[in-house]
Amino acid sequence: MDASTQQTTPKSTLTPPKKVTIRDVASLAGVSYGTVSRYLNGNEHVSSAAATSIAKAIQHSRYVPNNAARSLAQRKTQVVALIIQVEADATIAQASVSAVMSSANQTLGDAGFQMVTLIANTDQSTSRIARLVQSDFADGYILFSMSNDDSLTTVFLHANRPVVLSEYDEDSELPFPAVDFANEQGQQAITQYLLDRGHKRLAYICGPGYSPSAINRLRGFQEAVGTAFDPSLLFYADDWEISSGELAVVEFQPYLDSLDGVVCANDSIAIGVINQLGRMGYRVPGDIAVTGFDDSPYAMMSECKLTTVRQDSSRHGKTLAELLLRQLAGEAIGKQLIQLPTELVIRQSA
Amino acid sequence: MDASTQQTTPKSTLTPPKKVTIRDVASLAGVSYGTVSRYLNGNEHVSSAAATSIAKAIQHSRYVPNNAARSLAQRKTQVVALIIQVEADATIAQASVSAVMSSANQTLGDAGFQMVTLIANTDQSTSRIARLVQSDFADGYILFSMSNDDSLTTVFLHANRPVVLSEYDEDSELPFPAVDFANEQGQQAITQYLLDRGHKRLAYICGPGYSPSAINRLRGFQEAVGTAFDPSLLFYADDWEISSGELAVVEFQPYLDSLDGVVCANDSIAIGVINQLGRMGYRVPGDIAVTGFDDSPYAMMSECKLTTVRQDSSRHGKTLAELLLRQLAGEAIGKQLIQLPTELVIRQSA
DNA sequence: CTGTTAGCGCATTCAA
DNA sequence: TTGAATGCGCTAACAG
Repeated sequence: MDASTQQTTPKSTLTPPKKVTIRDVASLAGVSYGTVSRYLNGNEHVSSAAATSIAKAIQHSRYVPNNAARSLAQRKTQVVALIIQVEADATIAQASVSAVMSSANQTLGDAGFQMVTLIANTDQSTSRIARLVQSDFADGYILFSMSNDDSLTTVFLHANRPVVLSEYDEDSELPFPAVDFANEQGQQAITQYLLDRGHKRLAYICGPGYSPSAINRLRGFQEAVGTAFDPSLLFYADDWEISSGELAVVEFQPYLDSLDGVVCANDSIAIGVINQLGRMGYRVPGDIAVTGFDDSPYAMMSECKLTTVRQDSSRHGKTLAELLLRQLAGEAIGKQLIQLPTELVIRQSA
Repeated sequence: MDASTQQTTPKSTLTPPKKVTIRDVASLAGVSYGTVSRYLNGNEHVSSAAATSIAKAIQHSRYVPNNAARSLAQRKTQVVALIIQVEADATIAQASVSAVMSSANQTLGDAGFQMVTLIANTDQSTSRIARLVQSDFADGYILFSMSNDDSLTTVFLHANRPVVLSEYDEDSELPFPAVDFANEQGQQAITQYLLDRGHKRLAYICGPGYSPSAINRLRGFQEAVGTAFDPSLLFYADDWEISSGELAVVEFQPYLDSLDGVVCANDSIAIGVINQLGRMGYRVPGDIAVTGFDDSPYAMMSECKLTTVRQDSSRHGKTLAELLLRQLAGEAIGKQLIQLPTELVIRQSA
């Protein structure tokens, strides 16, 4: 439209043109840059005359405060990092992860914080993140499915910044609050459902041992079956994926004829179990009932819709964010658990 | 071990204890802080004597350079932002997204950059991110599935920072390079496959119109069917989700009996189509063949395994990262396309 | 209400 | 090789 559109001088990407600073705005507005700073930060001691001329100057000069400088001066970044620890890439793709990302982002954004998510999946990325944390990269941290013995967790002990955990581990020494689902009760409830329907001999496929959720769910299963618990019908998966379910069924092969139910630590594993069971000639739920956990999109997608335990991941993310915000606001919150409910969802697989 | 371990003064989370700075290290090491800075930045003009004493001092004091200060001084952040634009939360959960996140993170990390991912899904988050970009939040940006007419994209025009796009739009005016799959060829190939197998009357379900990939795939379909293209058998979905596939089939109801194939813009839509077709009494592929696109995990999960087009999302992420790194290294790269191959995967649905 | 001043923690000249 | 000085862009405390 106007001549200023000509700024399309594509030079080198390396030499950014002189950025407009707070002083430019000040001189343009005819005030000192201290006043501009006050205006920017909502300080009330700014005359409306100054305010309007500053506003005009800002608009005219396309001024935007520099992030690093602001962070340095006030020693806070207005950034919250969501750190997600993944073994397999597939983990990030879980619906629960994206729901948490999205809802936490929403809640934090409303409060004026920018959420950034970092992936910790290798030694290198982990140590890079550790260094970032120590260099005050963010004002607070949400640790998603972080194993407690991780080298990263110890960093937060010294970081002196608010932290919230997405999983609750009774045995953990970490002094941080957690928001977690009623994994134990959920797993117990669905197991009890199977027992009530007459299933007697149940196998359990546990999630990876480093996961508190996996442990808590196993606990729920054990409570439900009580003394009938048979260690030879317990399989520890290495991850939460479909292939682990398939593998588990192969392991259970000698016992398969005597089984009438397989309780799985999550939906993906359950899908794998159903698939493999099918290949080996067993029918679900006719021969063997199978249950999942999570009520992920997968639950509706298998040939046999999953009977599973639902958890509200959006609420998880929102609650995590809120808990962090409270700390960011100055509230001191130590190790404690906010427990979110789970709900039995009965479909076809059991 | 020593008395300094007593720093466990848990006070308030708001008053971080005096951080150890470069000066502390300097005085501890008995040199000036300029020397410490040089040491830190790998400057060769540091005597080995100074170096060792500085190293010791750093270790002893647990010193970690402050991020904001460093960024301010050298005017770069060593951060790359992956900005993903999502309509629905489910979009983040796509395997392709997580694969890109992970592989780009890996590649950038190896090069010394920290990748952070930002979610742009609301007006508010979008404008917050826009402000960040203008405030030099990151050194470079990967724009994932960003619509071209978005208010955000214009921000990058003025940002003067390297940008890469995850989708190629011929008509776009954006001067940024893109890495994209051979969407057009892929869709054409799978359509041709249907035609070769004797399917004559094909419907097409297009992805959302704001997506260049959706447009490119549609184009591939049209090329394959040529003059046989029937606009009444074209459905524009609002998103990439299962429900859109179901909806499309309902829309096609009057024509269903005359159809013998439905080509879908992605796997999720195809799943929805298969589901809905089943409910309405049609058999896949017996009555109507259905094809997907992406070869996502879903492709293997439906009752009828999907015949689809595979794309390597890890490679996508890696290539995006590499392209950005080249720019970060000073290379000037304008609007251009790096095209990644796609591959026909034949299973059961067609 | 506003201008001035002094840092925030670090990189980078310039001398020495 | 190293110390000292200056500045990155902004906030905040202090006068006025």
